[in-house]
Amino acid sequence: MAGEKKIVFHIDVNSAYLSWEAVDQLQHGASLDIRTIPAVVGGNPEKRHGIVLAKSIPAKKYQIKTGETLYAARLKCPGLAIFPPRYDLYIRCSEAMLALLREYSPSLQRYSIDEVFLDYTNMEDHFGDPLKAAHQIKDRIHRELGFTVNIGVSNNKLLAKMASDFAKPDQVHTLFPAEVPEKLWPLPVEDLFMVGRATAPKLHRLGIYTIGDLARADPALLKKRLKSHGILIWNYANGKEDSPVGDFPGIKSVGNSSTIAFDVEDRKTAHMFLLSLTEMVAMRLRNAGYLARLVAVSLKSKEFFSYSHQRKLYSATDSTNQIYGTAVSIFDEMWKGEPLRAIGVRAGDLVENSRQQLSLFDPGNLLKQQAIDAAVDKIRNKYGSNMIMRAVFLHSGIKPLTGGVWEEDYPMMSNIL
DNA sequence: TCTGGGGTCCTAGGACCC
DNA sequence: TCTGGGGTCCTAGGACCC
Repeated sequence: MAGEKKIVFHIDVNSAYLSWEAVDQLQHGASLDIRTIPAVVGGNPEKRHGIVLAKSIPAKKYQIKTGETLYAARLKCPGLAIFPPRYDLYIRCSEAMLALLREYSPSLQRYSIDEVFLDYTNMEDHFGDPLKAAHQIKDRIHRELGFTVNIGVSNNKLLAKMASDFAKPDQVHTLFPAEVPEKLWPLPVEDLFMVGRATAPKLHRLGIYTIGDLARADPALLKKRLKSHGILIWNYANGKEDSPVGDFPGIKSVGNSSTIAFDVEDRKTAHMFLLSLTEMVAMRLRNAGYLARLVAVSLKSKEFFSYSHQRKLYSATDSTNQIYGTAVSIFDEMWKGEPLRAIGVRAGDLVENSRQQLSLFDPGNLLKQQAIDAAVDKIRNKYGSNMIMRAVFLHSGIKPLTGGVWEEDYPMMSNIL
């Protein structure tokens, strides 16, 4: 199909977590719409999770930013309303939106819980020209689901995504290649996708302040200073991007990490958290049908110094015990004894379970481990995670599984992508 | 004063082999 | 005694996204 132009929509929920909280409150009889007052969704500071996850537009007027501490946010706006996150609600809202979008195209890509790419190419016969369809989608989401979205329309994913970030809320914007000089180039370079807080100052030192400056910069110079990332963002600044909608390559790793309400200062407690985290990692690995050939442990000290170590395995595994044993061994080698604020476990270098190679040395033990894990998974899936736990957690005050569906703070967040 | 969690990709250096 | 380059694998750390 040489020369054929794709049509891509990027649908982005406005202030997603906060909007979804507002809609749920209204549906349960609330008279106040928290989207109309300074309000945020944020974690619990007593558990050391106290950051802003989403903010209302009135909260934004107080310069409150996503990711900053609730403490700082309250200093800026003393009357700020704060709501805890409810990931189960967000999943339901996200699913409802996805179901509606599926009516408009078979080709969707869920980029995150609140962002979807939709390939509208060849759909004009069904729903009219792209702008008409985008408005219809936006209005239906508002009317039928109660929250608003921005929709960006263009010929590729990058431009559609940049377009959905224009004026908010509840708007459709186009950013076709011909509009790039007028609509994209005047923006500050840090507004460009993939230009973050490390890249922006490097570009500033080269005299590049707008996306237009970047588009006109010498790619050879960018490559020299920023390596392959320089070429990537130069292409983006020129509106060049050509990845297909959907078509994910599959998952590459499964991880679970947690900031702990207190500092961990002894090995035994650290090991319990490693086990708690590993239980969830391994179960998700098994549910997804993968085996891991790499285990990584990451630590964050009380002083916010982060470091990680990883180790290749001799054979791929999805066994809780095997991953846990490796994690403990890595931890004991790397931990310098300082108080720990956060601990993480990640399983990587994945292979599909069906292509598994049994270790030549101990196939019997592997099969036994798999039988145990499968039995535990079955009980947890059927009766709930608390029906079965390892004895070390009894009376420990530490949850037998951390993260995922069973953590009331972040249920299912990690399971959906 | 307080600072989350889930990911992916890239780079650089060292080990090891031919 | 003194002299290579590739190529691959592994590890640690950093940058970016939502």
